[in-house]
Amino acid sequence: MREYYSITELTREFDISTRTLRFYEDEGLIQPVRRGRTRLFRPSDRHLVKQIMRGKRLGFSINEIREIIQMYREPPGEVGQLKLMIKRIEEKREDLRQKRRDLEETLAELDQAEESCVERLVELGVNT
Amino acid sequence: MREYYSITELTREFDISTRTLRFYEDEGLIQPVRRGRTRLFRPSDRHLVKQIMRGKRLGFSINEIREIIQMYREPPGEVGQLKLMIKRIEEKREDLRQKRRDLEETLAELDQAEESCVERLVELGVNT
DNA sequence: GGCCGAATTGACTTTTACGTAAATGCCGTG
DNA sequence: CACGGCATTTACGTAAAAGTCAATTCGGCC
Repeated sequence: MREYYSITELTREFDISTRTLRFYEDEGLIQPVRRGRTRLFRPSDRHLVKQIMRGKRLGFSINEIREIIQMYREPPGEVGQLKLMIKRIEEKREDLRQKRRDLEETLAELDQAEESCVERLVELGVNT
Repeated sequence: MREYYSITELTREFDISTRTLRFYEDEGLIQPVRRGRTRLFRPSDRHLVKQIMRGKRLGFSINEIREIIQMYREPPGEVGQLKLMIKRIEEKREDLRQKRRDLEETLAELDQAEESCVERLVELGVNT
């Protein structure tokens, strides 16, 4: 495991701009350490970026991603907080399950659409 | 199957504003018929709205949703167009499969997070 | 015919998630 | 040490997706 990644290494790996990484830092999603003014990204920062990109692909907003990331952190020490967190996690999971239903339905409809296209090609006598 | 839905019926059903429905009409996603100036939404319009909301929950942009909706329509008559459409459909499916992987990974991490919370509760001697 | 609530239109505003440009800093190399 | 190249900061810009507001206008009912 490498100790540090430069900002451009991460921009290349995740195909995002330096502006985006700085933006995520401003938003408090990542906190790379500094050598002088230069940002040094640790493996944990890199993993966070991976989680952010996943959240983005799933259509979560920055705020939602922030919430999710907080759920991955060390659980709090106080009972009330813990119970609240468990509730939040359950809500997010329900959200994701809804997305999964949406996803399966959309996939099914796309399957249908493709089938129609293929049929139409067969009608037109195209050798598939 | 009802013949027509009013704009407010749909806003209630899908929990969106009239402004949003008009916006989707401006964007060409739906084309409700008119009686005078009043919009009448057919079941097919309603189904389109359902598909739009699904796309939104999955994080697709209006343009992407527009593309997906076009895939559900009658397949084109020309071979080149048909092959292009099949290619597009396959691309969207790949996109959705990526989303599914993201989704499963996120769900798994949330499961882990919840487990940590529960363990912590047990440590604190809370009767679950 | 008059009235009221629902619907429409158009213009303006807001939020999110960065993009872009300008000015400047730091650092290894020839 | 001058230079190229990557980094940083600050500030303003912008596209997408609606929200909000004001002015108007139907359409149904008494």
